[in-house]
Formats: sequence, C-alpha cells, structure tokens
Amino acid sequence: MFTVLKTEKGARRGQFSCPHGTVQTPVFMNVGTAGAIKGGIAATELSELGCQIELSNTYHLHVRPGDELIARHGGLHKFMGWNGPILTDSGGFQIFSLAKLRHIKEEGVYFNSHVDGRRIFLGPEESMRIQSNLGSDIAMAFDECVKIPAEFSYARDACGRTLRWLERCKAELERRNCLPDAVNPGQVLFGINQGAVFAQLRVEHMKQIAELELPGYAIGGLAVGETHREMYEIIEAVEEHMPRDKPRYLMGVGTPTNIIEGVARGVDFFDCVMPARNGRHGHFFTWDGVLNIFNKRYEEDDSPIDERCGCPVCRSFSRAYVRHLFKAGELLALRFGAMHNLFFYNSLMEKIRLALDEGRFESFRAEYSAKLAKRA
RNA sequence: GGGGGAAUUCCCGAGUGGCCAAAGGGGGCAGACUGUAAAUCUGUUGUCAACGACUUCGGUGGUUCGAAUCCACCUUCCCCCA
Repeated sequence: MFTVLKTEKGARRGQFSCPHGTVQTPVFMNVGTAGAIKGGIAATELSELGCQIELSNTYHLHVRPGDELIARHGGLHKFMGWNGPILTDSGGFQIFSLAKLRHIKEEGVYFNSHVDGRRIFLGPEESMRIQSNLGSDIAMAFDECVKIPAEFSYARDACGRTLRWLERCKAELERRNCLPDAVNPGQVLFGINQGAVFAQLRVEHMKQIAELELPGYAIGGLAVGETHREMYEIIEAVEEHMPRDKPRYLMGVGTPTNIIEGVARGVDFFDCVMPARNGRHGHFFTWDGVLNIFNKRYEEDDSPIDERCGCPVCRSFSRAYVRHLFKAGELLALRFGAMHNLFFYNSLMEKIRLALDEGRFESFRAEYSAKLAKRA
C-alpha cells in the first residue's frame, strides 16, 4: 500500500496505492469540501492543475446533499466526476470549526446544522457509515480536534475520547467493507493523533493509536492557534513514534513554508484550504513569495502573476488584468486565484519530490523555506 | 408665467442650533485567512509642523457665545399647474 522509495535525513519520498490509483508522496491534497473546489473549479479540471488526490468532507456532504443520495449515484467519485484517489475528512474538524453549534458526548457529537439548524448526530459509526457511502479511498477517523490554547486536562480527556472513538471507527469500517453493497470495499482508515501542544500527551496518544496497526496516521489539531515553532516541535516529538512504513498526514497544513518544514520532519500527506481560499481573496503564492493582487502597485503590471509558473492563468494573463478582475468582482477572479494557487501548491510538491529523488531536498529547503513566506 | 422641493466630505445618502470632520452604504487604500459556516472578515479613508490646529456641508451676507442646521438674497437642478 505505502512504500518509502527514498529518504533524505527525516524527509521521505514515497508512493501510496489505493483503489483509485497511486499517489506520489509527499503530496498535497486539493480540498473540495462539499464535492467541489471552491472558486469554480470542476473535478475534471484538477488533473491540469497537477492534483493527484482530492479531499472532501463527511459532515458537509452528509448535511447536503446527503451521503445516501451520493451512494445511490454510485459514490462520490462518480458523483463529482473525479476518478482519482479521494480522502474524506471525518467531521472531526467541525467539532473545532463549528464549536458553537455542537455538544460532545461519549457516544459522539450532536451538531446543529450550520445550514438549517436541524439536529445532526455524528459519532464514530455514523462518520464511518457516511464515508463508506461516499466511497472514498481513505476514510479519516472521527476525532476531536481541540482548539489551542487548551487546558491539559481537557486535551487529555479528548485524547482518551479520540482513542475510544478510533477503536469504534476501525470496527465499523471493517464491518462496512464486508457488506456486499459497499461502494468502495477497498477503503482504508487513517488514525489521528491529538493532544494540543502537550508533547508528552501527543506521544502517549500516538503510541496508543499505533497499536491499532492502521494503514496510515495523521497528526491533527495543529495550525489551530499555536505558533509555528510549537507546531514543528509537536511534529518532531510525534514523528518518532509513527510507524515508518505507514504514510503520515499532517492535517490542514499549511503555508508553503509549513509544508517544506513538514516534509523535512517526515510528513507525507498535506491538505489545506489556504491556496484556494487565499486565491479567492486575491492573495497569490509565487516562487518569489506571496503577493496581494489588490495592491495598487500591480495596476499597470503586464507581467504574469509568476514568470516561472506554467498554470493556465500565468500562461495567458497579466497581473493588471487579474487585478482588474478582482477589483471588478468578476467570478473569473475567484477561479483564477484558486487555479493559480492550487497549481502552485501541486508544483511545489512536485519540486519537493524531484529534489528528494535527486537527493537535494535540503538545498531546496534552504533556498525556498523562508523565501516563500515573504512578500514578493 | 404660477406653486412646491432639493443642493452635505470621491459617489450615493443621514444629519435641521452645540455631543459634527459630520451616521450608513459604495468606491479607494491596506491587512487577515492553515483537516472551508469564508466570492469572507478587519482596519483606514478632509489637510497638517497631527493626543492639537486648520479648512469643509452650492454662493454671498446676516442672526447667535456657537450654524451643515435659523434668516435674506443669488446660482443650479427636480417635480406639479399653466
């Protein structure tokens, strides 16, 4: 399933196989929460942007249009028109992001739908059932994403809950995969590490979930309020205890710099809404750093967003034109923003992989890690 | 020709004696965004030697301790009746 092809210090170059294809890692998963990449990009266009694997969300698709409807249509792949690998997030992040709309119990979480307020119960079994109906290739465990800063006692209790939920997730998915009408019987489960910024707690929890011998492990609950330094320290502490032969996924991270630093610390999978969202907001990632296309300095700029970029936007349009689209509120602006940034993230991963293949990741990191966070 | 109404800071538009450099939008300028309640949110937007001062509410002249707000005249625009 997962093979490490090469390593350079802590960084790994690998590949992961699943029912809908093989993914070259390190990889960035393109986020299409509700079965669509926000910014008006169809799944059928993702390949042109260099996307290998798409990510969608259990909670959102359950709320609308309903996972059973999607199952009736043959599963999420068919429904959204993407035949490559899909990872579905479990709804655990919504415990964090929709904190005002939920109550946590041992059995699971009661949400008030953010759409119409109706009561929605999501526990480990429900999350697995929904993800099974969606037929994704990778199902994420239903975890509790805890906000930071967090009380130690709360983080400890949440870890216990997440562990117990994980055991239930595992049992439920194994059961689901054996059902004759399973949408994707080859679906696998990734466990998720929690523990806020408490290294000891993180390590303990990691050791516990590693015992379940799952096909992959994620570090969750980061980039939710801590500093970059704290985030890197947690990754370093946890990574030692993650199985070497299983993929490691750093959930919801991050900036290009975060990703390079994550790879350096042994992470294989990433995902983040940042490229699409910031792109929609006129914030572009380039090889010289970040730029806000709204800035007046680009008003007359006839160069592309990034001279070195081969994306559909940079190939044909100037900064002045893209700026105009944003200022005019044209729909095309949102699309261009998301397209360029996703292409950029996917090429960043490709460059990282190539550097690892050629044994020069450390020099790549030295050249770009800090630079990509600066203003272009 | 007669009657009525209106002119406010880049624009629209509140304000009808002091708490008004003047609400609220828009536009402009800038910032934020990390498993997406986000085509969103925040700040700022008269000038300056700037915790104070100066100039501004169509124009001119008055009333008043004090006027965008009251009075007179003028200019422009809109509506109605002829």
